[in-house]
Amino acid sequence: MKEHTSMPQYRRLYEILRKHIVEGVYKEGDLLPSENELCATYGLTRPTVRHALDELVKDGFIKKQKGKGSIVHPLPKGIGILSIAGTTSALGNRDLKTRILVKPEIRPWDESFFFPLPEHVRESGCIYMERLRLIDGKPLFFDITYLPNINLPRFTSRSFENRSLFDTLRSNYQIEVTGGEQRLWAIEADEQIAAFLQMQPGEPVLHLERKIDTNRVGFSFFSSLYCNTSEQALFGVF
Amino acid sequence: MKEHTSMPQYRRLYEILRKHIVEGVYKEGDLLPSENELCATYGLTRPTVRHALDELVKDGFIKKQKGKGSIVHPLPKGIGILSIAGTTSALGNRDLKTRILVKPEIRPWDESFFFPLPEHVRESGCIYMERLRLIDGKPLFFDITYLPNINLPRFTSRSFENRSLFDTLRSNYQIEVTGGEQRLWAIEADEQIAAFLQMQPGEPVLHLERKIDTNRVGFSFFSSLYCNTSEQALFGVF
DNA sequence: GAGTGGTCTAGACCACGCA
DNA sequence: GCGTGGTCTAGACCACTCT
Repeated sequence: MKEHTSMPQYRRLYEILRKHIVEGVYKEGDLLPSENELCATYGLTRPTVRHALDELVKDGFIKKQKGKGSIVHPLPKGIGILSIAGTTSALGNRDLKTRILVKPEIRPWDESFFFPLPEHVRESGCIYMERLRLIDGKPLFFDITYLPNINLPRFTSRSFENRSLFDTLRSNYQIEVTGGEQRLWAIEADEQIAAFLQMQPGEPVLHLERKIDTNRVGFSFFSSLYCNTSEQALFGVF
Repeated sequence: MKEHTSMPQYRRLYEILRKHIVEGVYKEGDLLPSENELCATYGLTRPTVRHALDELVKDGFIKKQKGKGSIVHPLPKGIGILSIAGTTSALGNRDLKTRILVKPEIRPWDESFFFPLPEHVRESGCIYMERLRLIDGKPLFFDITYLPNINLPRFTSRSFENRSLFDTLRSNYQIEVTGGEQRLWAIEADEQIAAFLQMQPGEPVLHLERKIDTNRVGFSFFSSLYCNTSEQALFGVF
């Protein structure tokens, strides 16, 4: 996967450092090079370097300590789904598999969709897909994605088995995720969810509804997610 | 409550704007003054103003749009507990009450505490308290707080009925919350939790364990929280 | 005292929205 | 074309940690 040359410099540095952390070049508890060293190494000024480090803090990879340095965080033991980075990148090196239950298809939006929709989005219909995510062979969460059917040529014929949705959007459509909001509930699994997640109906599952904003104005997409937290916790930083 | 004059300027501006939003000076969908206007009004430069706005984005009060401006977010309908701002400030103007179930008391740390503790923290013992939070008279979540018993004179004799923990730490001990991490599960309510939250045992509740870091190095505190999400969702931005 | 991150200034150029 | 936020430079001073 090729990076865009138009990627901002702070983002480029973020990706480099993140990769080094995930691959173990810097280990838990290590200090990253100081901000001034990073400036010199990559030919950037301090605000730019600091911007990159702030993103790493936000996504939970490091913490900073005045007078000391930037300290590498332990890789989370749970699923880092609460931050912006997307599901795939939040897992470190673990074995995440995706099974497509419903391939992307165009259908009308649900009448009572869980987020309010602008009229032009509602009219153009919805790209719908269902995916099951497995870690180490065990089903962990079930994800329904809803995208506005606007300017996404050939989207329904793409494969998502081995590719994250966020990457596909970035590489093929220059759509970057910039933020979003989410709501969480603890609910009882119904028959269908229980079957997907290999649980008993009535057992508690975590339900997440998210609206995900992008750099394309007016283009947000949505995800409804059911997670079996009996073995893996969800994880987040703040 | 008096603000410290030592508060950074970006933080001062953040508090001013946040207050205006929560009090309705700027309403949902309104544009904040542009960054350049804010610079002029408050005598700051753009990076400082941008820092303040970035914090508002992080805490879900505004979103920014290139070429347009900073747009005020709807005040969340759920409980904004997933961000750093602390429970109290995340609720807007709603009627949040706190009932102290166990007043702060010093006891040893649990042998199998949910986060690893440095030895000197473990030795000095733990300040323990239990609180029940009610919204509009209904119990919403039950919160156990664990603080290291280090340099917190007279802490156990303070009252927390009408005062947030974060404010107390800041005003009386100059301790600022800088970040933290959290884990989430959906679990079945046990007898005690169900009684506190006025639910049936076995109903799903959301369980949150958090480690909260501060500007005092080595000083983190902890919270274990059970939330009834049957009527109110938890809410967060990313 | 030397080095670190935290805050802040004073500019610059760009891409995007809106009219 | 103008104003907006997004990115970036090149400095400065401070508080803190470590030795």
